[in-house]
Amino acid sequence: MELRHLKYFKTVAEELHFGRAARRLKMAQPPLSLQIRQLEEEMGVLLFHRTKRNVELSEEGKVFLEKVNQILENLDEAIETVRRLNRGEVGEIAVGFIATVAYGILPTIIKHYRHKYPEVHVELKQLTSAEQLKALKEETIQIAILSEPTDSEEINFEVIRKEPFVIALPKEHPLATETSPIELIRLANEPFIITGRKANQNHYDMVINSCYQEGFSPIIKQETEEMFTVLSLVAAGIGIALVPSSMQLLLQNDVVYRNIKDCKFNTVTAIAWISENRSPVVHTFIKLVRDSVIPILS
Amino acid sequence: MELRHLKYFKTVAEELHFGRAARRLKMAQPPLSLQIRQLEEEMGVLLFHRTKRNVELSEEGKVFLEKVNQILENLDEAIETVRRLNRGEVGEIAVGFIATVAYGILPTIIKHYRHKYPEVHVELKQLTSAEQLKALKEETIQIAILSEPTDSEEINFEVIRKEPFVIALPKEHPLATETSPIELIRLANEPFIITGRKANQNHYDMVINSCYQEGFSPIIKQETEEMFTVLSLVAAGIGIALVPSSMQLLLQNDVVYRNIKDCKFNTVTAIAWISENRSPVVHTFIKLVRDSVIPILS
DNA sequence: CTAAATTAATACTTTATATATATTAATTAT
DNA sequence: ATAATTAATATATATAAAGTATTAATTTAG
Repeated sequence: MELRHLKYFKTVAEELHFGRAARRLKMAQPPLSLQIRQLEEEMGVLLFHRTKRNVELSEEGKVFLEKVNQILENLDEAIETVRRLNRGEVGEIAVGFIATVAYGILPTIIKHYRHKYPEVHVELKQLTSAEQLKALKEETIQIAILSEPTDSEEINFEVIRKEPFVIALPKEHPLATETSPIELIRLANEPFIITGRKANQNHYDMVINSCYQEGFSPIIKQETEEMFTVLSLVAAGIGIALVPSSMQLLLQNDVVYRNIKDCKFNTVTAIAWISENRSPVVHTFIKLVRDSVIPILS
Repeated sequence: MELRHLKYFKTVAEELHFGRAARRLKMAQPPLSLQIRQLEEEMGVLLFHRTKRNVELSEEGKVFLEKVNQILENLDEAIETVRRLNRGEVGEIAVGFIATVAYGILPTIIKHYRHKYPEVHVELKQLTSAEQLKALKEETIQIAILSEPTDSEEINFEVIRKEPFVIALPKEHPLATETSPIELIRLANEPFIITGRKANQNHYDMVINSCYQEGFSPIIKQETEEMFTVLSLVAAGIGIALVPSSMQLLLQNDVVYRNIKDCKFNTVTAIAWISENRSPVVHTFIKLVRDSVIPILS
């Protein structure tokens, strides 16, 4: 028995006429008659009562028709499901992200993705860059959005944004009134607030390095876990900070942001995934970030 | 796509090895590889990740495997159901019967049938013979158990029992003491109780005829609807009656039954069905009545 | 480190069978 | 009575499934 037999049976059962059924199936009548007979022989059951002039379904045929309809429907559904799975239209994806993207880039990405792939369940996990690399390998996340692209065989990186540092100053700070970019050296005696090296190694090292290159070592007044906390402390007048440009949108009432003259360091945001991951959901996600989100952001 | 493809896919997915799968399918490996590739091409989806040395299911393949298993199972079930339907092992049947068979032959038949075909739903309808013939034509019953076999093109009859009349007498009746068969003529002056011609035409006519052949016209004291009522009235001493032999088992405390000398008339019980009815349930029922019930009863 | 074994894929041949054509027997409608 | 329509039959053709032999790549064992 083959699907062909079932499809032929369905058509004949619907038409109750071998000639018409054959026409609908775009084949000749004799092979159709033969195939139906084969089906009946294999099942050991007469599915049609035929006279020389008339064809009707037997009781068995009626029951079989119902079941066959169900089966053919299920099969079509199964194929469609698999195809959608293959196109990355259904499924699940877990996305890790660092705290700093939670205010700007991440909501944009997720909004776009949800709109285009409403049937994929997205799970979001806020993690540090290091935790994300671990999570990728353990497959608890499939996509990482982080700030520490490192060379690796098993993990692919793609930079999705580069942004310069800006200086965050308390509203009342003397430098707050200046409008032109400020040389970094002028912060040599200022108290720095910064996220701890453990929480954001890349950022920490870049801040230290950029100061070092300008000829001074920054006075670290306070370390925090979250970038947002850094800004809160700046707002409270505890000190100043170097933060990624995209942070400018936050706490604008209490914090003044100033560009750095000849800023050589950029905060890099990258998307990462396991190289050998062939999941369509993952790749449509990456593609969406690449094709539509980056142009919008830059 | 054909069922073959699904079955091959299932086997390869289970074995994760083309060679073993081919062996299990009793075919060579190359055609199997080809068929799987065809399936993948038609679906537009890679179901397996193959290396030169290893085969594993893709995510899509895993999902498809589940669905395919379900579909193949459903198909097997459908075929089995149809076959059982064809063997008369499942389904429904409505059986009409006359009141007189309700005490002896009918319970026996139904008990046997239920035992052999527990999955057929049997509906029982007590009807007169005439009503049953009508019901057969209207297809509200498929089997009739009645007492009036008539010649008919569209309805088949098969006699399942012939039983002589016996005389039913009140316990105190003078004839009750006789042990040898009694001549019918001796009832010439007795008051007869009988089921009305409308309720049981065949029986009524036979009683009248048998008396007529012995040279007298019976005195009809009382007509009833049911044969059982006849016996009740006999028990009450209202009169005597001629009843089918199988009635002897009823009211034995109050009614005495005596054989008739040279009894020429028999109550005939027959099973009837629409000639063109090809339903297996109906024919297995008839076969069961013919093959097993009749020997037990006679 | 080489040789044997095992894997899936490829090229080609054989076989099976699905389909098509032509025709027939039976039935119905005009 | 005749034409039209039905499903079935006989036969031929075309498709494609399965088989055979071989290969390339990889792993395992000596």
